[in-house]
Amino acid sequence: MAMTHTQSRFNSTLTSQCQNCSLSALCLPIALADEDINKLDQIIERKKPLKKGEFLFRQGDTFDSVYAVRSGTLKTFNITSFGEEQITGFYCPSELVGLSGIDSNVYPVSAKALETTTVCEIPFSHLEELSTQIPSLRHQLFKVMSRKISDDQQMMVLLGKKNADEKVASFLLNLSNRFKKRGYSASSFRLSMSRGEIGNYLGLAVETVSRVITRFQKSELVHVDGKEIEIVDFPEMQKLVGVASDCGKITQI
Amino acid sequence: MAMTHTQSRFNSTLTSQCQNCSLSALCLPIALADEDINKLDQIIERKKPLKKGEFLFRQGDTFDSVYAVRSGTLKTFNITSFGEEQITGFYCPSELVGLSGIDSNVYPVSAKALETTTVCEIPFSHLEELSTQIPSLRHQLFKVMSRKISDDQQMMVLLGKKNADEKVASFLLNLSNRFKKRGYSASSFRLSMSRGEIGNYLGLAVETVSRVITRFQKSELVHVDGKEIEIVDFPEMQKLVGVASDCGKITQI
DNA sequence: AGTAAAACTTGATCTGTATCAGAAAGTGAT
DNA sequence: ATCACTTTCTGATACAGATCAAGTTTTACT
Repeated sequence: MAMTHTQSRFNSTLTSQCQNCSLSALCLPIALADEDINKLDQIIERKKPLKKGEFLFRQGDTFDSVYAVRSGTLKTFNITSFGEEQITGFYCPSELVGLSGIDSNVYPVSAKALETTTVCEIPFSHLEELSTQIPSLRHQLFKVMSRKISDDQQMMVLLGKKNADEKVASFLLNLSNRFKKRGYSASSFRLSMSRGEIGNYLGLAVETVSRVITRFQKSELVHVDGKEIEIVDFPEMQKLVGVASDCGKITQI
Repeated sequence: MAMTHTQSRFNSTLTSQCQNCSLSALCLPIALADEDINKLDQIIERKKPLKKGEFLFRQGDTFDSVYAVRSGTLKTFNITSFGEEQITGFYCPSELVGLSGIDSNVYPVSAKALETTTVCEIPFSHLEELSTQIPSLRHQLFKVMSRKISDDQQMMVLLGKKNADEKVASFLLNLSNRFKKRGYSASSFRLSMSRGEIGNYLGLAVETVSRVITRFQKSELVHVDGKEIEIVDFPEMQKLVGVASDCGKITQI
């Protein structure tokens, strides 16, 4: 039956291992010895896929795990004092979500799937315990958190100092870099988030995002077809952003 | 001789210990057993004071230590692609500077003293090593980094969604909270940064900061005298910011 | 496939904040 | 104390991007 078939596909996902995971070179297992990867593997739970719009966790939920995205995309967001949503990040495969919950034992943001998304759940207490036994894992964790801090600071620069063109160009190049790092095309990809979500994230109105993208299209910087985007003129885009010093280092705008 | 005298004062500072430090309840030693505090104490170097304008480290320097501020204030900033400074944070006593350097082994920002400032240097490799032996220290470190991540995300909300009044009010209440936590007055304090630096940090022009503060003064929200500031009408200020949901949790805007 | 809702685009107008300009008040060095 | 320099304040003007208003396309559900 179809049901059973689907179920079995899920199971195969659920039983997959860090060793076989194509993301292991980017995710936590970096530089772990085989036996260490095994230990890590044992504490990780593969969860069944989230459908578009489903929550991974909600602002205020008790924190107990961080999650590595396996496929799909997530956004994290805050609900501000007057009920508006403020997106604080988008998460691609191999990226870790939920680190901001460690401090207060409560997630300070909500995480929601932008498309069908699978994640590996990593119970934090186990991860912490394991990091005692595996120094390189501990170091890796510190690095991931440190990276997040410097990325967020780059984002603060973007929000505080850049104009609409620069914001959108930075955003697109940043996505491009992240795709490239995962072995996908750096020039052609699909935006899993809406124009509205891009605007929300960048501190711009939807209309502005739309206009900027149209303008980029007209000046042959990019080709756009709905959510499909192709970056045509990298040099010019990089010039807009302020080139090397910025976009190279940012993993996540 | 004056020289000798000064020198000896420095020495007394340099030999002070975590146990006697009034900041230990806020800094890393939180919840450490006495013997553990001793271990931590041994890896920490008290440095001689930085004068106003001196650098603690520069963007691009090799990372090897994080620093706890003992007295005074620091700012961290980036130099953007076209040479302008973008301030990414202000650091008060007990706060940890330099965590963003762990990832790349290079500080991605510069840190400069806003006034005479003393810091404790904590060589990171030692700290990491020590965190293996002391689980509560390791946990504390994760918490500090996690807190920084969620604080930075609040800052992103501020930069992306708030208007000038809300930004300045958030900034002042945030400082107020940080002073309060350290046992100083929550209502009266001295701004160690210039209007220009506040504006830079908040994504506003100097003139706007000045105007907003003047307006706050006229509507009796605050009393200002140069760098001295007194928050008079907390409820109204909190209303501006969006009250509870925001300012309570933010340690560092 | 058909329809309702959501997302996107484009144009016209409005507005908050930047920018420009100059005066006033502080600050530091000689 | 004086001078040069920096910071702060205040006013006038300009403009990037928000908001408002439609129209069009895409998406999702039955």
